[in-house]
Amino acid sequence: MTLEYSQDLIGRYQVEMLIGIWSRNNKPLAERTINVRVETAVDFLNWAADKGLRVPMSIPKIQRTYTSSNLHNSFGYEFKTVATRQGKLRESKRHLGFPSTEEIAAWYTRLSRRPVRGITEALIAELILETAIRREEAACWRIDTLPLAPADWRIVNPQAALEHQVVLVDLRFGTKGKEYGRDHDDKIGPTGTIRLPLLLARKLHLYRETQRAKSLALAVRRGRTVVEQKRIRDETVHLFLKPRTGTRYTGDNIYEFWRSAAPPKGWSPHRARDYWACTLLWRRMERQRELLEMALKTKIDAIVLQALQSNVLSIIQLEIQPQLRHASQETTMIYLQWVADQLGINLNLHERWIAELWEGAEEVEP
DNA sequence: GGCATGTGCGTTTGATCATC
DNA sequence: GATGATCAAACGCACATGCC
Repeated sequence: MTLEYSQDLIGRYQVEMLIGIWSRNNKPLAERTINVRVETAVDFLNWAADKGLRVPMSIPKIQRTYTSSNLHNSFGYEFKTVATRQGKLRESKRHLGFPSTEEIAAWYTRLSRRPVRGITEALIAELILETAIRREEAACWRIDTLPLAPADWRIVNPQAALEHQVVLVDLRFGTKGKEYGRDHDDKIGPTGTIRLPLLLARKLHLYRETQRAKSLALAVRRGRTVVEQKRIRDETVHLFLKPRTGTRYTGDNIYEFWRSAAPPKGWSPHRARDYWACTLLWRRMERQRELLEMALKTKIDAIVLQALQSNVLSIIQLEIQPQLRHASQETTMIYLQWVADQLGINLNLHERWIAELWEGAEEVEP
């Protein structure tokens, strides 16, 4: 028997994954997972055909039309047609939702009040919340990621009020992307520069000189000889050390303490990245929101929506993307979606508005 | 509680191609 | 050439489970 694409891979394997037969808990797998698995099966069968172990398998292609964002025309979108594998599932887009500020604050208080570990772990959480760095990047944060001498800190806006000043910090350990080697068990990834609030930089500096020094002393004491003790001291390059053992935090450790302080539903280190982006967007949008509310009271029109969309996109591109570093366009667009959800309106990405504009355009140009 | 392991996604890069 | 789309590949994150 020779496997065939439409009947076996799509008609059987894919259908069974959609029913839930292939999952651990009998629940249907996500479209994303199913597409990846079918493509892996296709790859394998193509490889077998190349080796002469089976006849070549034909993969039917179909044309699909979608609306892509295009900021260079007056509509902000355009229709495009692509050839795609027949049977490929449409992958559902993520919709963001967050716990309330009060729930997050209560979780943070629980975290910080825990004996012994509270100070260090609340600081790691604060770093993630304030800078939107990834879990792994926090774990790999070195003792000198923030230069040891405050005089060497690169402050972008020294004339601004203290609470608004930010320090530029380069990250290269544990960053996502191409790997350039290893260092103390950490991946050396692409270098990226982030903005760290000055007041938080001072907290990190204080931690470095007080609590970290205490934690490190615990680890050093385990060395039996002076030489061994010196080696432990020299090899400990990470900033955040566990207060009970003096060893570094790993990404898994961060996830573990984050979740062990009874977090609100779905609240995770990675979700904190989205939370950072959305709260910044919401603050920057304050004035635009007032204008929109006035517009909504009368009649919502395409020009107001287009201006709003343009503002959101510029905040995403100028402030959010650089801080999140190399986030793809598609990923950052979930923030545009989030704003639309919060305001209860349809922005560019929503079919209804596109359809309305389309109808409007047709009326003008019959 | 801490750690290891496995499953099920989610995110990013780089190659490639089409269009302006 | 710049831009922006797709896809595959690689790898990070979330979460469950089990062991000590």
